[in-house]
Amino acid sequence: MSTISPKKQEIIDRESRILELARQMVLSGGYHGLGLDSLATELGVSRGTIYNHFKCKEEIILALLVETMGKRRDMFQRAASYREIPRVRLAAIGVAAELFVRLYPDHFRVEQIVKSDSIWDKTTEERRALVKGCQMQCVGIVAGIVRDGVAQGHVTLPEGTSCESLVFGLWSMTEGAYSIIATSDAVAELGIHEPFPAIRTNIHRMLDGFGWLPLSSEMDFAAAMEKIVEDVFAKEFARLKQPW
Amino acid sequence: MSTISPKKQEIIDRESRILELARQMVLSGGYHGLGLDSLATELGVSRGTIYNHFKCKEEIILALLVETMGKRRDMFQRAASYREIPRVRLAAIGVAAELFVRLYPDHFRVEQIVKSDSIWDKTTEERRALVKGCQMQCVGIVAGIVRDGVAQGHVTLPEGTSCESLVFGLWSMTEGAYSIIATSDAVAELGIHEPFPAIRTNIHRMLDGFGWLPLSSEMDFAAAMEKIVEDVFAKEFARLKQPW
Amino acid sequence: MSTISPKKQEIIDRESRILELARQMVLSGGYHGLGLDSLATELGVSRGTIYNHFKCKEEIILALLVETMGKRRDMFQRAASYREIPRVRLAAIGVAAELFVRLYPDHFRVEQIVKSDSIWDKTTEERRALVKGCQMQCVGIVAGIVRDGVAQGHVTLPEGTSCESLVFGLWSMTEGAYSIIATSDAVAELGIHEPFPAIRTNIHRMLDGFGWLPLSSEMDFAAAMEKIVEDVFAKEFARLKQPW
Amino acid sequence: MSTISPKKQEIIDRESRILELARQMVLSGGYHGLGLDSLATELGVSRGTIYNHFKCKEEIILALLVETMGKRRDMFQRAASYREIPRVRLAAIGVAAELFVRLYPDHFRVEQIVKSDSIWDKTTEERRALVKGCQMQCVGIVAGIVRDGVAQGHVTLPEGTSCESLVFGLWSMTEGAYSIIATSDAVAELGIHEPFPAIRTNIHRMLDGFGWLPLSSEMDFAAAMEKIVEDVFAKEFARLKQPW
DNA sequence: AATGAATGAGCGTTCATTCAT
DNA sequence: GATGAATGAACGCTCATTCAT
Repeated sequence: MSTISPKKQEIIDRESRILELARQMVLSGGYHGLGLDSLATELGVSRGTIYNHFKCKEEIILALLVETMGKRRDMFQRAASYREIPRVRLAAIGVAAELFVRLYPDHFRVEQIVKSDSIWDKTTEERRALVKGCQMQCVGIVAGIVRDGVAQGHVTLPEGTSCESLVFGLWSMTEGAYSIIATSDAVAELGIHEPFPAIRTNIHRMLDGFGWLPLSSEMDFAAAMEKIVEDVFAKEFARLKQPW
Repeated sequence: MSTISPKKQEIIDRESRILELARQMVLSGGYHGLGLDSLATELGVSRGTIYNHFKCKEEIILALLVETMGKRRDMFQRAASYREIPRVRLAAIGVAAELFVRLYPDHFRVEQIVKSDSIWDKTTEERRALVKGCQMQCVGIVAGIVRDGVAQGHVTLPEGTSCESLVFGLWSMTEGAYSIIATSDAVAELGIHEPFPAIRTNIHRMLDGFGWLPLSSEMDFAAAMEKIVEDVFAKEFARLKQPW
Repeated sequence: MSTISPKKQEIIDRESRILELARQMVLSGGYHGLGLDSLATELGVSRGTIYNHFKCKEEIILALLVETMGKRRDMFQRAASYREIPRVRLAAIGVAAELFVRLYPDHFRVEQIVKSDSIWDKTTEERRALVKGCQMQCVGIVAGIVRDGVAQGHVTLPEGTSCESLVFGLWSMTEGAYSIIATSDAVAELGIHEPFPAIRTNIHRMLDGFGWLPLSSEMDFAAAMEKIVEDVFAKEFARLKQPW
Repeated sequence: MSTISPKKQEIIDRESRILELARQMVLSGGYHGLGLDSLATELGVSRGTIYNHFKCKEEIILALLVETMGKRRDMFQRAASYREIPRVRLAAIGVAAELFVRLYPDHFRVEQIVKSDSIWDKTTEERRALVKGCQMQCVGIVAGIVRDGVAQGHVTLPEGTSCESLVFGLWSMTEGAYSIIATSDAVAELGIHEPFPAIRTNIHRMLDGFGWLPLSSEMDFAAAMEKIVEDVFAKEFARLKQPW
């Protein structure tokens, strides 16, 4: 019988604590903000101990990224497995994406910070592949749904427009929107006090623009999305503080 | 007669050269990548000379940002002053935004890097205001066109959707799309080899989704945009290497 | 059983070594002469190691001052506790002061250098208070003895002359004399080859001038001071190379 | 006929202005406080111009010292030429010394700062000789008076005590006292609000202690000194703000 | 496995001095 | 003689990483 000794457990737990704290530090001070010294101090361990878990600073940062992207991929997968017509399943992905940034804003911010900084040179090809793989899974999931939509005749893409092109549009919109929200308070200054409903609307209008059935005018997507929340992300939703 | 001595000229030129080189350094190594020491060395001047131009590292970075944002604002203003119906003027803004990222990809990348890093703490409130002001001008220009569209009855926004909400959508889409392109090669791996036309399509479909007249199906926006390029951005277009 | 490991001991010792060396550097080159870089090099450690002991250059300099002033205060206290008539106790203080500058000439010099340079701006108020406190303790000790002398009727101060005024005189004389000796070789050039006996004489004459009993003519203070040396500062005296 | 052209005059004046300003800078920030850059800026000239007057920073500092010491020597000479009995002439020197520190506190402070810092290494032997010469003249003047006192039988020095020894005592007392006043506010904290009369008293008491005639008890030195002020330093006294 | 002292390359910045104009 | 841009050594300090204990 293999029980985990308390000692072993502590070590495992510490890894999470390291990442948790590291994320806060990156969040508040960027790449600079992550200091191995203060990280160790605040964790109550010695600098050397950190190096038993990660062989260098960049590894920690990479780990943050992997954690974040895995989390999102999991949510995407759950959303994609929702048994409904393609457009609703796409809405489910939208719900997943939104819940992700709203429940884990730190993850999202840190992801952006890390991506913009160039740690990549110092990392191994395989690591990069792992991260990219995660990203591609997310993209692939969405692409699958779009292809379903096309296959089922719910949408007909114009000449020269691929499924991936539409996926790119969805990705752009969410990435851009959440990024703008996270980076500046420009949205509030624009007078948009509830940006998330606005984002949903914009996405749906784009799909409408492609003629994807049923159109927004034909179906109550707001209601549909609330149902998705209930069916798939009840637990996550419960943790959401602000109004949907 | 006041001619500028060669010496003076060299000094003036150097300021550009500093920024130019600094941008490359930030580009390839983030905030870290900009080292005053190597900057000076590669410029062929001494460290002290740099300080005759900028009083600290942050000033240089800020100057990069100001340069970038001013450049874009200028292009937006030129686009906005295009005498056409709102939807075409919106397309003109799209052309401006696209030309900007394509002609000055380094500017765009550095802008993103700088914004995500937290140099802001070390800068004065007024500097931040200046940068934000630039951003708000861009947003304001677009909002003006949207309002024109509404005023002229070319688009009717649904209950609960403001002009700004739509602006936010356009901004999200472009920001996100260019960001994805710049940050990773995911787009190519998605099989999208001409991302820019794809972006244009996605944007137009969104506007179509809002019912903004004339719809894509009713007008050849591709042709309209090429005309915009000719009329407003001929010079810029000439410098564009890749196909439109 | 808790022994101190050799490693730990080395660290503790190093702190003294740092101060020792730092003092020599300040001595020979003033505030400038103390370079963290050369300090580390000459110590045979790295720059970083210095910073494990002192968090900045000023801290080192302050430590020098505290060390010096504490040393003197201790000697003053031992002198003041000598059980004798006030004038002899005053002589004991004189012995302490003289022994201090003669045994630790570097301490004295560095004290002067540091005080004259304006590091004070960069130090905290509390630090300054600590240093001043040390000084005030020394002054207070002397003032106590003077008050004893007055109380016991050994000296009657003229109208308008306070005990403190006399303390000020004693302090001035020693401070000035040692300072002149330390700063230049003017004393030797004046033909004074044994300045210390001269100082003692001058001080005693001043006390005689105030009519403090017993007068120099009535008592052999030279002999009394030798006794003080024996009784209170035997150990220190043994280390004195030059003749008393 | 050789008039001084306005241009030449400006250059001569500037030298004073440089020293004047340099003194203030040293005063408020020690050796560090003197920055050639800000010196030039505040003077309204270029850095290079400073170098037409002084070949390096140390030269400026040395010039400050020479200026100061010359000023004092002049006052000492005037005091020494006072036609009176030795003890009164000695008092005249005291007046000179006191007026000097009180009228030119900046000179005195800077003198101390400069002396404690080690610029000396970087200066030529001849410069040092010049400064030392000035000092020796001052000492010599006082020694002459003491010798007069001995010669005229007003004071009989004990066996083993030279005239110079007494000069050393006078010098110590004044140097120390003014130094303490200038360096800290310890004097005020001691409760001595009029330190200068206290210093005069202490000096006279020392001379009394040596039995120098007439004793303080036999002559009103306060009155004598006021007469000296009138006769020799009337002009200087007029500029003294605080009470004598 | 944990420690934390030691390292040392690297940082941004200052400033006395030089010298072409 | 005056300028001020250019210089570059030197500064105090940080911090990711190593390694003996």
